[in-house]
Amino acid sequence: MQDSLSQTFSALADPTRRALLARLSRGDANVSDLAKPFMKDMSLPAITKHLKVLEKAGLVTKSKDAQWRPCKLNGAPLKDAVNWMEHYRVFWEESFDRLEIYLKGKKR
Amino acid sequence: MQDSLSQTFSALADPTRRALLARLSRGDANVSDLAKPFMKDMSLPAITKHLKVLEKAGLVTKSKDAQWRPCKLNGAPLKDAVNWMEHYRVFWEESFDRLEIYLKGKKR
DNA sequence: CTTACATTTAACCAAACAGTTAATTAACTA
DNA sequence: TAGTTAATTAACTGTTTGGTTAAATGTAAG
Repeated sequence: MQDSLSQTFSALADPTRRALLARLSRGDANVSDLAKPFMKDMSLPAITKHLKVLEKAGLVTKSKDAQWRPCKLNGAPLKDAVNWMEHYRVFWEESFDRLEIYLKGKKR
Repeated sequence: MQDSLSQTFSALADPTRRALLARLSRGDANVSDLAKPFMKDMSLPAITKHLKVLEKAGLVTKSKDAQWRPCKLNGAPLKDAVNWMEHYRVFWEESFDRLEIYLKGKKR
């Protein structure tokens, strides 16, 4: 079993799964709706598996409506991931020189 | 070959690699310095491999100083990752009710 | 009760991943 | 030149990942 940050990042490390999240960000959808744009490229069970990864990471929740399984995006795990990354903001946001100054300031 | 966002996320999806980045955020270090805290748990070649993953993702750059390989953190790829996640901020930041309202507003 | 639809599970496979130990390369030092 | 240190490469292994096809499950509709 992985720590939850690792689970979140590895769930995001796949373009199909990111596309599923993007789709869900525009509204809830059941499995076959989610699968539709990918059916040229992969089978339905493949999508089921990707959704399971997203569910285990807590990024998607499924409910029941007759034979359908409406899926919902849950952003909470992304908050932790972004919080982790924010510690590194200085390493991309500041210019090189300002970064140098910042680091030298920290050492004192 | 993967897209760069997938590469970034999968590089981050490992606690050892995140710890290496955390160490580098406190200053440059060569390979054996970086490895030291992990030597109880894994071998030096394992660290070399983790560093290679981070290098391929563009998160770390190595230079040469005699037999040492000083490593430096490069935050740039994190910027793209955070930018991607920012699209989902509304899904963790707003309360459930406000999120509902927001989504209903978008549909019109 | 049978059929159709939505989804999942099972069984399998190839490729990638994360580690190992042993050997190798490269540079400094005595 | 011989020995030491830093790091990488090679070869191997077990596990995980991402996909497949075929079968099974569960629900609704005739």
